[in-house]
Amino acid sequence: MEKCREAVSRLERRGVRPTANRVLVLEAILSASQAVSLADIEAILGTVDRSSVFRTLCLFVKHHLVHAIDDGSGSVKYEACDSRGDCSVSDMHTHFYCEVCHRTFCLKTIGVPVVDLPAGFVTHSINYIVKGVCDKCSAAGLSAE
Amino acid sequence: MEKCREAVSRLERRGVRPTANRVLVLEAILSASQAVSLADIEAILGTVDRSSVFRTLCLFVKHHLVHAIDDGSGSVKYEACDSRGDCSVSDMHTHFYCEVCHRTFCLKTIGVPVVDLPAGFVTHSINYIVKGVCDKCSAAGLSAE
DNA sequence: GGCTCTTTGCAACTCGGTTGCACCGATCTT
DNA sequence: AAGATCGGTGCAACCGAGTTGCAAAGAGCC
Repeated sequence: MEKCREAVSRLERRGVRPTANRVLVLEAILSASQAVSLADIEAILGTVDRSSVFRTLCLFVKHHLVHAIDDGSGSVKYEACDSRGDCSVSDMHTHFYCEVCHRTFCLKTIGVPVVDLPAGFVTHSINYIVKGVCDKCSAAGLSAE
Repeated sequence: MEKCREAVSRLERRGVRPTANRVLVLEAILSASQAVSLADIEAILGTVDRSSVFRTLCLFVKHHLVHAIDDGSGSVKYEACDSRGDCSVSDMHTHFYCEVCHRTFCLKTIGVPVVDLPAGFVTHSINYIVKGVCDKCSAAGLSAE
């Protein structure tokens, strides 16, 4: 399988042993069209226990294989990092959370804006989430709640 | 009491009946130096039940007395809106979450940056949280775990 | 005073996330 | 190859923030 090879190579590149579960989880994230939650992955895979997925995701985040985005939906979403790069701020992009269909969109062409902070503040990461109504829902004339 | 009058007048201005609990909750938010969580308010007031505080906060958000900010700490924080204005995007400012001391800072002088979205996307609100190490913690030489 | 509607406190519950523990399978040692 | 070791996995229990149903207490109205 194509994706399998890709997943395995990413894992090895980051020094993470490519166990069956890890390959499955990473494949699921890579082939998802949007950022996925822990519960999403659990549902996609079916066979893998939630705690295993959870620990796998923690490991991935620590090793910069994926980054976590908190879109305020109540569940944290995960998304593959660029295969190169270190998940730095410049690697991140804007996310849009639709309050109608409750989906999170990755606007990959739009980087997160950076502001100047007061002296002494050190930036590690930036969470930039725009909330509102997505194109499809607004075209359908839907509005929040 | 000074603050009591201020709280009552804000409530009335928004058409919310100023019950004892509501005045207490709003006072607590107004006099806090940072954004406060549901649990914070519960602890400050002591006597008021969590569910009452929760419902009060929901009401406040709905009536644009306070806005909610999700700083990714696991608990939503609340902050008084400008007494005028409608809690629009331009009313919002940048927040900084310190990963060491776990405090959320309101950088009131720094507005949230706004990006252009693809056609059809409608913005309601923006969550802009910078995470890292605050001035005091970085001065003390501390770093996140 | 009696009635109605709102507000409140209690308790129970949901849900996402997290942890302790025991089992299993792969790896290492001899 | 047999036994010791270690990382990975699944199960079940737990945690904490948020949320809800319900009945009692209170405020406003006739």
